[in-house]
Amino acid sequence: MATVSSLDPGAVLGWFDRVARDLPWRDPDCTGWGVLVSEVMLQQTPVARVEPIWLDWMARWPVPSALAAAGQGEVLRAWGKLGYPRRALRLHAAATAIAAEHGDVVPSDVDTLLGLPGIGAYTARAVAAFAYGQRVPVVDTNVRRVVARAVHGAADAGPPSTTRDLADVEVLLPREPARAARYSAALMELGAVVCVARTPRCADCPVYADCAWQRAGRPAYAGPAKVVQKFAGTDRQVRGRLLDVLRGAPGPVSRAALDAAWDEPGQRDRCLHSLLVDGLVEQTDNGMFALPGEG
DNA sequence: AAATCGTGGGG
DNA sequence: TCCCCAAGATT
Repeated sequence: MATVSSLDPGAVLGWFDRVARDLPWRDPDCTGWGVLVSEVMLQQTPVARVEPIWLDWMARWPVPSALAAAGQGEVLRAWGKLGYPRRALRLHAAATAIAAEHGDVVPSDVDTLLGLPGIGAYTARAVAAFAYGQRVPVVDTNVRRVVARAVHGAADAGPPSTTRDLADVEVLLPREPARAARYSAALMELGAVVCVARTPRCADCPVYADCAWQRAGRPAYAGPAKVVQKFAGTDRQVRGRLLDVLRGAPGPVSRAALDAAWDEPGQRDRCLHSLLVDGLVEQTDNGMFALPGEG
């Protein structure tokens, strides 16, 4: 009758019931807004760094309209050093749209969510599933890796393809929506704490016996080489330095203060310009520089 | 569609 | 030390 895949829901969910981390956004009483904020913060940022900031945000801005009423600079300061600060501005813009166009309630429909700034294929489905219990595939880097190993017998996932990735997981989902949503959370947890990228803890895996990668003798990764993201010396580092100066100051700072953040003038100027273009920095009337809205 | 965009912890 | 990597989105 029921097809038993190498990622059997019974085994995965049973494991999840026992060991799931007690994260605040997993509280059954957590609102759709709380889930959305957590998902955006968790884009490329580890749980341990997100948790304290998320708690702060929920206490300060418990509904979308509350965040929408805050200034951009205030929001960027509260974002702190989570990284990729454009996410903070997009979340602020999403909150504004939700307050104005959706009655201050986070939409539950995937396509509507996809129309909000900063919400893509993963985040839209994560909100639909985790906040509203919908039966939609939720595919992040963890799920891609777990499926690559357990189902396809590969050491790691190849290049992402939204269409293929969603289809891969769709066929695994239990029929009942709430169970499907919890299954997605469990797959993510499995990838996050057991089936990790570098050194998987296979001895702790609930589907070890069924894992296609194990059965194939743990072949090495055969896909195309992954792009290594440099950081030291890149514009990303310089932009971070510049923004850090502005976050560390109570108000507008002089050009000289920003110049001290990086010694190569050409790169420094290029990065400052890009920050202005991105709306992460503004120039005041008297030639100072400030976080947006704080000049 | 490949490149870009922060930051910090751990192997 | 250095390098990998972490609940992606956007252009």
